[in-house]
Amino acid sequence: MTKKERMLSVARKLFWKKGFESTTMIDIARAYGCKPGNIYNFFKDKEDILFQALLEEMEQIIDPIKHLEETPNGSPIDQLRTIIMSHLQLTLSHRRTAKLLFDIGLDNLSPSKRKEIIALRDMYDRILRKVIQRGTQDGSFDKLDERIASIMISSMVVRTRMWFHNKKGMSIEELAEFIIEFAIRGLGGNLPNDLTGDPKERQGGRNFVDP
Amino acid sequence: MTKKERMLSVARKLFWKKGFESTTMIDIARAYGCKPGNIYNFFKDKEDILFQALLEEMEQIIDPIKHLEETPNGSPIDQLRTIIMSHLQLTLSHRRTAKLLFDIGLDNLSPSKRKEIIALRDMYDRILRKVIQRGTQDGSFDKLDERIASIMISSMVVRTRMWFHNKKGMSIEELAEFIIEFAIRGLGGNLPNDLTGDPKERQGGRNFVDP
DNA sequence: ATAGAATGAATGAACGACCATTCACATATA
DNA sequence: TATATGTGAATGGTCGTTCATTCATTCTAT
Repeated sequence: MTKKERMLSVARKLFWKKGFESTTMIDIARAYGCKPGNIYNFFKDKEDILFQALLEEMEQIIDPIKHLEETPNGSPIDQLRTIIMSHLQLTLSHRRTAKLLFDIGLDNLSPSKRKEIIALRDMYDRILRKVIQRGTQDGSFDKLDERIASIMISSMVVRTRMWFHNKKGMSIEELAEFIIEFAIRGLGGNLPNDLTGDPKERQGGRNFVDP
Repeated sequence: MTKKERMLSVARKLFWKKGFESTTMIDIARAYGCKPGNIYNFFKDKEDILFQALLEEMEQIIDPIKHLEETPNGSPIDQLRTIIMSHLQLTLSHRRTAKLLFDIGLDNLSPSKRKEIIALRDMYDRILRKVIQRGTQDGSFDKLDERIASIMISSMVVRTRMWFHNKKGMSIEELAEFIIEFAIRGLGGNLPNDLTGDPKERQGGRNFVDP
């Protein structure tokens, strides 16, 4: 890990915890272990740090699901599961951070850099939308507006960062399972377990937390 | 509308648009039409403005659903519809604002004031949770963790502020309808329209945007 | 192999800009 | 007159950034 990468790492944590504006170069320098001036040997300015942090993290989100855009494997439900699981893991993997990745600091970027980040976010949206589309086409889901539906699902995932602590209670995997089931049903799909039919069976049947 | 209320109103808009840190007293003064010093005739300091703005808006969210905690009317599904509808209307009613109400600026409050705001947010959560609970008890919804489910639903609503523009395309009412249906199905409930039964009927039946 | 040049990493001090807040004073209003 | 509302200037603090300089490491030419 290079010095620049270590700087980026501590800066990113501070951005998520305190926000971009509230994080000072002194904060970053102290967290890294140097004086503020030194940071400028590695980054052009403060905005540059934010940009590279956002870029890095967006790529981490997209990499594991990139293949789902053109060459998917598994059923649409499996694809949806992959997206939610991977995004959730990443969202909750950085401890003690509270701010929202998708939103933070985009205002603080110059228009051209903002475009670059938003393009990645759009790619995420596009992939998710496409997966839902496949599901509506093969009958896994009801026909509905994939644009809105995809936003609903990512909203649930993205926002976990605000409230989730897995110290006690739910694990990340259990939470992921909950969101996946909620999403599948929200999309009008049947869960893999109750393909057998009678809808009355489903009522009162499953219990996510207290089986 | 008193002068103080007008000040609060313009400050709130600026906070939502640019964030608390990035909004300067000069910004507020200019938007209101006075010099920065004058603001201190009405508010103790900048934090005080944020606090009162948050307080006001949280109360607006809670007021229309307060009665649902102890003395609900209508079915759990109707109660859920009321919460989503009212919260969504309020979330999207202030134009050209982008930041999230539930999240913004809480860090910038002193611990005691933060507690006061969070207490209101908890009240919202509690009401929503209770409504879901009633639904799981009377069979409208599947049995599931109401804590998590309520967070999922409010996540979808709160986050609309980030992306929704009703200039073209969907209206607020259509969006509300989508979220309500998505939520009801996510909770394992049947939509009022297809109580009649065969689940295969539902597949490919409804279409929210292109009926 | 070694002197010397180039480069990378870090420091401390200083700058200019901006910001929240205060205060003495002015104007308006009742 | 008394109170509410508004102004302009000043203050102290913080922040991002620059810069001259230092120290250590690496590269290069002899």
